[in-house]
Amino acid sequence: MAVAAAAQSSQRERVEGEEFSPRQREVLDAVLALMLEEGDSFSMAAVASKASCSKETLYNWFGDRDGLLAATVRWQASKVRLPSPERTDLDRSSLEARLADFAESWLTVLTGEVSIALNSLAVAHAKSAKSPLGKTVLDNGRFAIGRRVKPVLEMAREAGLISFDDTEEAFRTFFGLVVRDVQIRALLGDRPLPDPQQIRREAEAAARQFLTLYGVGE
Amino acid sequence: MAVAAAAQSSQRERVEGEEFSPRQREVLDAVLALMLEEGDSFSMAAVASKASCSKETLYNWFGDRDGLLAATVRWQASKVRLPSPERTDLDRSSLEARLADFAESWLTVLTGEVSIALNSLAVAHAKSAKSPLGKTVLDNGRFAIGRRVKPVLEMAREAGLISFDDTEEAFRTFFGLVVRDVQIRALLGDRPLPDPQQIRREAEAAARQFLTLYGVGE
DNA sequence: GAAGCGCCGTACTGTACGGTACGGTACGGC
DNA sequence: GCCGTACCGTACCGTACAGTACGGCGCTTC
Repeated sequence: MAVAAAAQSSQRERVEGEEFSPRQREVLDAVLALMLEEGDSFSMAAVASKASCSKETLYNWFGDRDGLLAATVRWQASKVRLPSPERTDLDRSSLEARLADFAESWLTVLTGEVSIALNSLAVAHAKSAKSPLGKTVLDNGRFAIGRRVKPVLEMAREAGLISFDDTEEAFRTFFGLVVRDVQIRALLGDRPLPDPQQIRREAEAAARQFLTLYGVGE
Repeated sequence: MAVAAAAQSSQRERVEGEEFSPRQREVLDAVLALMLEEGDSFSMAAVASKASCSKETLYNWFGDRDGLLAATVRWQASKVRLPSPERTDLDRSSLEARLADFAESWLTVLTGEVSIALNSLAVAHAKSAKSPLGKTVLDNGRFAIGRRVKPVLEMAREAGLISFDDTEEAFRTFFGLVVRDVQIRALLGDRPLPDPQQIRREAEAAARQFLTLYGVGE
């Protein structure tokens, strides 16, 4: 509602279809930076100071603190672009490579500081439920990757490479094989995080295991 | 330190080896109840009121709010007793049953409101790091179940039922097959949670899949 | 039965922070 | 040149809450 009002009032500087004006994005990036430093405990005053804007502007644009947080989550989500799976011919090894790439990029996102900070924040606010932060994070995380992977799984099934009844269930198993205990450990502060080589190895292992479970014939 | 002081001062009413006196446990249970209702946002005054004790006592016993939270986590951890795996002869089907039981009890714990509340709290406090809440939760969650399952895996390997090089890696895969997206969705507020039948089905599937990946011969 | 102690209840303090108000400036439209 | 608008900076308000202080009370000990 406050954001909607802003959508009218500063439309001159907004490209059609973009949710936030350039200045607003600067502010949201400042919020992101503060979140990385302090988690959930930064104040509105700190945001205003870091972004060189007034608190009044923050409240005009985003309504209240929850609105600012929600906008920040959406802004970050809009920045993450998962590779879109182009439709190609699949054989067993290209399928495995494709799945490993998904797994690798997903693990890389998961273990990024921004993702960890955002997920922590959303978890912390899931209880108060006043704002659907958790839902937004889920939509742009777990469910977004699902929307990418499932078509590949179904293509592979049509190509006779793998077999399953329920795409959702197959994807959830893939998810489990990929993520394992990485995300919960990261969220609970366990360090160090896996490095890129480790991630690559785990991603390839996950793809291989998934094909062992669901692959058809040899 | 404050807790250590309490350990002297009220040792008369404490059974040897117990960390908390009965009265302290009542207080900690009150904290747990408040956490289920309000997440992290309850006040010390609310705790004192709910537990019918004075704030001064809370501070004497637990030092500060973080100390109270840490004590609560430890208290809850001490209540959870995972079934200890007695050493028995294993064949393929009894191994699968054993793994399914582990998976079932673990999923049941994970999806419990207490576990969700505690994990949320620990995630929220992982950043501030002033108290090792995340570490405690990890030790009594992810790592505790690992300590239970790994001996079973190694027994099964000795019995020639399964094969793997690295027990830790094998367990992490088992963990992934069991938990999949359940925990992260629960923490982010996704509802409904899986019901017991659903959990049982998923647990059995996870055990079966694990044996497909690691089982030897037929 | 007096002294000491642990605890309850409550009043109090300091402060941090969410949210508001307002004066001042830059700028675009007329 | 004047007006309206959007924004900055800052001062301000109310409140909630962590942490402290203190009086009173029951219980244990000698």
